[in-house]
Amino acid sequence: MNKSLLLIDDDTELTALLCDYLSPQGYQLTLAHDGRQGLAMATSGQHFDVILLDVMLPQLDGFEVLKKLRQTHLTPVLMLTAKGDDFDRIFGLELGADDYLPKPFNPRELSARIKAIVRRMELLPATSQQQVLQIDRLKLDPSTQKASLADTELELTGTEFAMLHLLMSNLGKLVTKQDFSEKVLGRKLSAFDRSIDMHVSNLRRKLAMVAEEDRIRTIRGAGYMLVEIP
Amino acid sequence: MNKSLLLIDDDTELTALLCDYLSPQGYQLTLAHDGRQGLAMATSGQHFDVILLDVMLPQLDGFEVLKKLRQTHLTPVLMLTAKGDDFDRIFGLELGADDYLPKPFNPRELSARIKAIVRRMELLPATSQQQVLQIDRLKLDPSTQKASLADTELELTGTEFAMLHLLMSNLGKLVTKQDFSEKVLGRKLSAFDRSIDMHVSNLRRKLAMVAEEDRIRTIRGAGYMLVEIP
DNA sequence: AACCAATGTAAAGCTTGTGTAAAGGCATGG
DNA sequence: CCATGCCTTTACACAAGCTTTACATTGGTT
Repeated sequence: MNKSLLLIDDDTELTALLCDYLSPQGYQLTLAHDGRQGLAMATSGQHFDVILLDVMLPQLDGFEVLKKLRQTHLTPVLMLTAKGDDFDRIFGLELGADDYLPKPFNPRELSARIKAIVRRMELLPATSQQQVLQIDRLKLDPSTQKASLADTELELTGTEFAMLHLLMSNLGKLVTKQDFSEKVLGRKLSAFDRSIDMHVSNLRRKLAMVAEEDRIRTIRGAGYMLVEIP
Repeated sequence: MNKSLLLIDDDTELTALLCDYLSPQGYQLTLAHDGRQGLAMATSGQHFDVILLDVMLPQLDGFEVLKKLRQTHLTPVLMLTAKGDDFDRIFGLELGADDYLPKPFNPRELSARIKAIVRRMELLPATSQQQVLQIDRLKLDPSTQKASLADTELELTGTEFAMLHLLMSNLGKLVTKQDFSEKVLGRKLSAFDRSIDMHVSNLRRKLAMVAEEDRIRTIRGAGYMLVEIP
């Protein structure tokens, strides 16, 4: 486990309490005591699994932090709102918060909600994360848009790169043509559209120029799947 | 948009209110007024984007419904709990609820939470929204499009896979030929169509190559049924 | 027991999905 | 305005697998 949390709250009593409660459960907490500092931490490049964000904050309130954060990051946010304030909660959810918890809260409930968020995030494919992927000798780095096989760089077009990315982040899983169309080409798959097939064909050719085995398996009537060592 | 919701709640006043509120927003509501009925609807094969589930229910309480549902389905569930009952909320989340909302609630908040759940589900690849089915030594995983019996992988065609899927998700229940035709082949069953029989025959042959017993029982004049250990 | 209708299944026929080359389209940048 | 690179469409060959046909078998009914 060992998840990292960013707690943005100016109530030092509460933050201390949560440190005591969450640390023994294997969470690594980082603290920020005002909105500006919290936003800076959240966007610093350091990875957080969940951000706990108070609404009432000095410098920059929780909504502002959330709004700015969502312009660049998809990190899940659990908002801590004043009790019973419907408007705050609705507003937060509409801004893209993943959950909220009215204060004062039961720490066990906080823990359960963090777990629920983490569980959901783990179901997401790595595509929505920006990490370097490696499968045997096949490497792909989203930050530099470069992919290589057996230390030979592959000359991929943007679309081919995105398709390989999607395949790699779903290793051993079926990626449907619908998924390709929607996530890579950004449109609904229409009948008789052969684009996906063409991109896969090109991708296969480029991979074959470097190594023998075809790791892209066709699932007839459904889509494609990347497999380890055929 | 046009999302389908299943609302399981015995408070007819509330359900009427929610119908009035949610229908104009493009939601298609289906109602169930007790737990047993709700569970039956949820597992009937009809698709729901989100299930709204009250905790206090006649026949079968919300937790029981959730627990049973989660044995076969991953449909997102938003639980409606009595206000302030921490324990209920924590328990629900741990059973696999996606969210909860304490009663009484602001309909706008309900709407915001439904939207949040739908938004999250849409980030998931289509295939991972289904769950692995296992019956004794027979396993089926929609995300990898793989089925195995006694750890031996079965080489099924797409149609055979879909038929086995339908049989497994209706363990011990009759699956009519009409169901097969409509849900797997996507057409009305016409007289003298022997396709279903052929697919079942092929499926049986492939299963028999691995294990002896025939778990697919023929219900003469009606259809087929998968049974546990014959 | 005889009959009929439904089912099991092998084999043939046919539809549909896929692989890929080649041409067309559509931007971007000299 | 052409050159270039990339995405899409078109076309056709091929293979997978779905459906049909035909006949054997089973189960229920009279």
